[in-house]
Amino acid sequence: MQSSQANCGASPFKELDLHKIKVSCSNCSLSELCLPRGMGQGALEKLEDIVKRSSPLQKGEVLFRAGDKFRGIYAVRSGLVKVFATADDGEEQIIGFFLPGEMLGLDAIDSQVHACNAVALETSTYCAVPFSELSEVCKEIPELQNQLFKIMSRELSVENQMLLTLGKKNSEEKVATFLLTISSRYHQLGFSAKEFKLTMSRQEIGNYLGITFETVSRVFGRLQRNGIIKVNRKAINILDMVALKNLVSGCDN
Amino acid sequence: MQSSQANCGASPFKELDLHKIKVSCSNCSLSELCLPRGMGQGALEKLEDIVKRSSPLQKGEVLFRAGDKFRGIYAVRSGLVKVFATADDGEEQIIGFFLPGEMLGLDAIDSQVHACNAVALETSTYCAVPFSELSEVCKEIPELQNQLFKIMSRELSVENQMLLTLGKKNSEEKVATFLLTISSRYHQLGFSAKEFKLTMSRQEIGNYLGITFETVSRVFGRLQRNGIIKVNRKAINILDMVALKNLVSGCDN
DNA sequence: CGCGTCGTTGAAGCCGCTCAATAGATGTGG
DNA sequence: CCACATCTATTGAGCGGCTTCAACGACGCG
Repeated sequence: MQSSQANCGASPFKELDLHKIKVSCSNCSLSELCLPRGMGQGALEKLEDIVKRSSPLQKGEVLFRAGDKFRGIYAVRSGLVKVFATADDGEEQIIGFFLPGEMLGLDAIDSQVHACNAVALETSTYCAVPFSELSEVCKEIPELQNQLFKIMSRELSVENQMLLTLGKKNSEEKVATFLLTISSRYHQLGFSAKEFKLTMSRQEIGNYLGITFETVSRVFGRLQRNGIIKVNRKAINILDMVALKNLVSGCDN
Repeated sequence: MQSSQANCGASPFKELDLHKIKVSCSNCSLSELCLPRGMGQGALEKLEDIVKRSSPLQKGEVLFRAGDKFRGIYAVRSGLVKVFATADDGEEQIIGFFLPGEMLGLDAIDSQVHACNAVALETSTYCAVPFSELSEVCKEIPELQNQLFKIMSRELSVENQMLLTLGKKNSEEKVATFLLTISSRYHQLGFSAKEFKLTMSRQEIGNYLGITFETVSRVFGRLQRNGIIKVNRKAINILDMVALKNLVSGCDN
């Protein structure tokens, strides 16, 4: 666990952080994936007024903790963030890994308290959007309101898929599904769909998929022996995309 | 499977249904759980103008199917609705059971196509809210917009909990968690938290929890032998609520 | 270089699955 | 009202996939 060094002093909601330089959603390469999608220039400027950009987070630093008061939602700008719940016994269950352009913290809008923790898995930056202000701007800008509905809706779809994966698939199908999902999301960001680096550890992959890290390791080994992927520590190379997709029987997309 | 008889002719989005009698959210006993929560009288009337009430659905009849174009979201008024995804092999994965006051279909807002099926498990009624119109009304009524954000957020929280349950718990903990969740939701509706009827079959409970129906049956038997619950077919009686809660180690609420 | 972390691999055990038989509940038609 | 068919639930026996426990190897960092 990296919780010892992890301090939440970086939260741009609390101390007014230094980055008062105007956030520019307009120039952001992620604008078509993120909150600004589908908004006109005038609307964008109102959004930019309330969005706060974070200073870089180091590996292990937290965006928010379970129990923290909900202040707003977050968009990953760069890096990788994991979100996890902590059970009574202290064990964690990873809810998701968040790549650039993806939003987190949405589940706390209702309760106004974060039930999960968010931690950077590598050096990362993010934008923070105070929810009370966002809610106000949504009243003025219908496109923004609709985009937020869509983002939450998509997150629900993703979790539905994950319920299917956890409930119906065996370890091999789980790992294959995981690789395909990561591949597709990297691809959407303009990276290679076949070669990428898994920042998260085997432990974290297994935790996310509801299996042990030994099993993850064994499945990786088997897939490699079958010529479907090539694994070198964190580096993954998908050699036979078709075969990988065929492994995933229970996926309906 | 009940798919043979199940026909979707009842959809109040398609044929203008007979129920042109004004929907009265104001008088609805569920208004404090449902969409109207926190809205003033004037706002309520605008909402009532667009909500359509369904005629009763019989057991096995569908609200919507995977592949259907998304028209709007649904609120259960009475009865019980199950939502499930269908995998390639035809096997279903139940995503959730929806009680009165709970909303479904939210995951299709983004894609505009339903990825899941919704079927009544007993005689049920519901309200349908065309989304394009709802979205318009949200612009005028900020409380409604916020309530919709909250409802989607709560759904995300529920699914996060479910990910934890599926990923970390053994069969006994899963069943105990399931009973406690159902109990709590019935209680919130004004029913007994200790005695209730499980409308869904063992098969469906198992499917939802990622275990077989035989295992569900065995766990029920074990809990009964331990004096924690009393089971008589579909009727459940929680004899020792504290013991039941103690079984659920990994739940953080 | 030595230490700690992470990943791989092996061996044994267990939880939940599969297969199967039975009983109870429900529905139907004569 | 009963005989029969069907579906659901319960219970048992054996098996298998994943976990657990353990040892070892590979990096990376001081």
